[in-house]
Amino acid sequence: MAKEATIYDIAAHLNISAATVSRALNNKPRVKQKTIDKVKKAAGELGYRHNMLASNLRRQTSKTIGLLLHELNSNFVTSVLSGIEKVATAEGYDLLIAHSAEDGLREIANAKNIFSKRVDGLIASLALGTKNIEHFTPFFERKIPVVFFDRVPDTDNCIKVVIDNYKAGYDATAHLIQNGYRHIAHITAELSRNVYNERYKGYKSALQDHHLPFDESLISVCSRNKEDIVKSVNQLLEHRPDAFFITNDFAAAVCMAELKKKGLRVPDDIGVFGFNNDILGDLITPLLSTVDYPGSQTGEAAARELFNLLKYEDNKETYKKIIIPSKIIIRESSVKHKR
Amino acid sequence: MAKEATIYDIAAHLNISAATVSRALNNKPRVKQKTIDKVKKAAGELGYRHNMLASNLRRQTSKTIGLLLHELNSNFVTSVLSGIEKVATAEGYDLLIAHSAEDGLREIANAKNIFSKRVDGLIASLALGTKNIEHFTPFFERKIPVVFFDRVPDTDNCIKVVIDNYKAGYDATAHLIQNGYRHIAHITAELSRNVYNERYKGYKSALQDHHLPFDESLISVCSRNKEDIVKSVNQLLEHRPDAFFITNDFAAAVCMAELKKKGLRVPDDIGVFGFNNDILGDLITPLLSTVDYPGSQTGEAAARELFNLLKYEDNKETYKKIIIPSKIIIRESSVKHKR
DNA sequence: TTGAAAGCGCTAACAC
DNA sequence: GTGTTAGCGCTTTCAA
Repeated sequence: MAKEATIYDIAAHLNISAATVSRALNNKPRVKQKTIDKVKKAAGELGYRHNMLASNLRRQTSKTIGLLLHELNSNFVTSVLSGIEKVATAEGYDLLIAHSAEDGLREIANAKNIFSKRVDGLIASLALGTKNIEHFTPFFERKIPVVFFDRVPDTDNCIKVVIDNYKAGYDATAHLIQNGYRHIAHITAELSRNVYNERYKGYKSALQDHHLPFDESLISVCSRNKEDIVKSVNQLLEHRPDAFFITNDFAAAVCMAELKKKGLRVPDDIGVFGFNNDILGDLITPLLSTVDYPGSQTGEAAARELFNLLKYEDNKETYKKIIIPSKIIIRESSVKHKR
Repeated sequence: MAKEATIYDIAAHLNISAATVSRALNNKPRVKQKTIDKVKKAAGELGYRHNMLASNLRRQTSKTIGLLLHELNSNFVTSVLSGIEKVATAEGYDLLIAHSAEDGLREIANAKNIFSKRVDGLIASLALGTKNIEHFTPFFERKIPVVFFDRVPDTDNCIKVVIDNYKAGYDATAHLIQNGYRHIAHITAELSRNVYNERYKGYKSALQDHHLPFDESLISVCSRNKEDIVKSVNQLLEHRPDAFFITNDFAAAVCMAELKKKGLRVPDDIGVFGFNNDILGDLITPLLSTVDYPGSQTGEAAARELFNLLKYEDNKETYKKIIIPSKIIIRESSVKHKR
């Protein structure tokens, strides 16, 4: 097998035109069933395989949507992915997945790359390292629909799918307060990113509404690195918090392990509340209270919105914010034992 | 901005030929620096963006390598991914990521898709549901290099990057035996998949070498689904094992949670040994003993091998198996307390 | 229902 | 150092 077979080879083989072969292969109307049959048979025999590059170039569309993800190794993101896949597959679209590993420069490179591969649409969640969204302008200019989810830009002129992070932050904090915790530390990530910023605001509002002082020294902005988290926990511990509200479950688990190591008992000495509802939280001791963030539903909503835009080009300028319902999940780490 | 600018627009704008524009844009030799400068300037002004579809079609190469992954949501796979990315980026290649979600049919569809996107090479790990590797023949026939890692085919005529799963299974089991466990249950996945099959063989050999009987009723083949794992654990428990050797850390963590629920203490009543060295194992109580499986190193080795093949076409027929060193990590779940 | 012909945007061989 | 020309493999008018 020296060279890849093309539709011309099939055409020559059958003494018909390449145009007909193309039509037959693509199940276009107005081709005799008999022709379709013999073309497909010949294609099989000659080992013909569709060349998407050529096809996409010609059609000026790729039947592909790009996925720009801030990270892959997370329950949340993979469940978003599965939601998107479900919808995209049903629509006959492929996915081009790029992952930024939270790196702003990688995100820019990936955006450029996805663009030059001529995707029909884009679904994106911003990396922590991302400073602005200039790298999306090519998409906007070319009117390629973009739907953001989770980590979305602050501007209003885009389409986003999110949860109510403010409310989630508020509810988690209020729950801790109602369970007798008064001095609540908050570990989070870059406050410039919407999700963390809003959870932080929710946290502050809850304190205020319950007439508790806000203490700057109980706030720590921290990476996902284990050593960093441990360091953060220890620094905060110097200020004698009686609870931790942490914006991701992994960090919450690390925190709990560290507290345990120090002989502090969760939840009786100190409460812990996570975020995301990762599987992890259901495996550690005590079980972690957290915020449910329905990934698959988020993914489906984002994809559906994108296909809407693809189908009805006229509503391309209707920016909107879709809110996916979420709620807090109370397990063990935030409820003191009765006595 | 109605239409995308092409190199012809730049050429017309500057009164030069498209060929020169192409050369300038691609930093080819023998182009005057001045020309390069003005071309790049004009490209910027006209909002020109490279069209990979056309470029790849013409060059008959995509500077892209395909990645066929059995799953994404795993520490191991994402660290493999980061190893591959590191090497690929250094070589100036893009990645086309497809994920099968352990589904054989999805893997076949993804393979077809990746192929028709004309990747230059492929790195793959087989899904649990995969029955044969016929879907890779297009690659083999077209002499597109394929490197398998982790979940590799049983045949010898391919290139694979793995750890010594037999030894790992043996060592884990031997360790449990040396720590006083005699009745060791084994929870694993499809034994048709090399990784599980070899770990299973290692487990059996270790029992045999230590003159312990092999008991079929202590073996359970189980999915990654939490409910299934719990069911497996409970079924095995009826046969009174005093330890569990489980081929993934998540299942091991679920098992430990279930044992705890039943009032069984790990490691004193019952030992647990995992596999993969996921972060998880370091967060649960007691800390999980496991097998270190260096993902990033695996990914780097696979990618390097692939680029070797790409560069030296003549050694394309040298099938080989690259073994990445791995070792068991003893933590708490497999060592009884002294008394 | 089919064929002829043009062209998507780019690169490479060849010429100068 | 640059231009001319052809063509990668496919789809899609237009014409028959």
